[in-house]
Amino acid sequence: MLKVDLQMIENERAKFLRHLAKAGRRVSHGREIIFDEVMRSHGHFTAEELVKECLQKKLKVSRPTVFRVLNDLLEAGIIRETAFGDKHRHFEHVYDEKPHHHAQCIRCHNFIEFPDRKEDKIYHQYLEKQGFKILGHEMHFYGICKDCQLKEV
Amino acid sequence: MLKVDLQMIENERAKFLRHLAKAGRRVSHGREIIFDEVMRSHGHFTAEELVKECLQKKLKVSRPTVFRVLNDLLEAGIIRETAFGDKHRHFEHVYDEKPHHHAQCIRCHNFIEFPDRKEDKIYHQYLEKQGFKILGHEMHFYGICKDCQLKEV
DNA sequence: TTAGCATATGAGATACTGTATCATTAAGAA
DNA sequence: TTCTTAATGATACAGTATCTCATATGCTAA
Ligand SMILES: [Zn+2]
Ligand SMILES: [Zn+2]
Ligand SMILES: [Zn+2]
Ligand SMILES: [Zn+2]
Repeated sequence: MLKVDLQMIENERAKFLRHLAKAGRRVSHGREIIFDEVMRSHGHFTAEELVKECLQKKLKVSRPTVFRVLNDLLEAGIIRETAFGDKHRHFEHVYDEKPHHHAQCIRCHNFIEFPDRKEDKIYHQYLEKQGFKILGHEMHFYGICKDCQLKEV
Repeated sequence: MLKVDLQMIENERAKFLRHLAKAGRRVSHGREIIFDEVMRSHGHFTAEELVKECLQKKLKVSRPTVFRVLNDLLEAGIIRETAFGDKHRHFEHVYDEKPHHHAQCIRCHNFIEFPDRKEDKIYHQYLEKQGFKILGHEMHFYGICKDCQLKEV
């Protein structure tokens, strides 16, 4: 989960600028605005949420630019895309995070994170025995969070 | 994984007919065609694949009907929906299957299945301690399958 | 400062998956 | 065969993401 940490934000900004410089891209208005907005967001977010936030705040960025900068941030290793069973693109911050999985509440759609355990290795062995080269894995629990259970009738 | 098994298909067809009768629905042309097409498909499939298959074979069914019958088959317990990190609806057959997870090849998009192990329980304990009520979970590995590794340059 | 070029951007079109509407067709009972 | 009702397809639509391309902007070199 994201703690506000100005030093970290500056580190990430430096990383972003280095990436842009190396790729011969410019530090444009859109990239600065959206970088700031992403850094302000906590935990997980979707592309749509970010677009809506920018429109509400009347930031001078368009929908395609949001998606373009999200791709820049992915390339720069500042955010990571996480797959879920819906039609939205989900992202989360990379910094200061240990490998973890997600549990999502089907009512409020919030996430709980839990650390990756080496017990998953038993599956690795099984797959590797079949010649499958593992590049990654995600575990996704779904259910009802504590708060939403309390709200139940 | 699906073995062609005529007896099983007849069992599933009977189950489908029972379900339709109980719900007061008709055994229509579209339902028969799409049931057959689903039974012909092996393993996992998406709604889009099924639609394309029907169009290619010039079967007399429309896109909305494919989706409607998929919902019928879900209700009847003949197929089950599985969530993946893309924007497609994924389905698989229910019969003769034990709880399992999926590994998907990023090249050919085929699936390998592996059985669910009780080692996942360690995550259950963690989440339940936080008051999260678990309704289900999926584990999704991605990587490169044996065949695609052999095809590499 | 200015000119010139390459990149970034936004408006709008487009792709793609999935649903909703509704007039028409067809299943199944009598 | 007739009648009632469910099923269907054509079409429009919703929602997310991407593409196109003319224009705007940042950057570099005079
Ligand atoms: Zn909740
Ligand atoms: Zn996370
Ligand atoms: Zn493969
Ligand atoms: Zn499966």
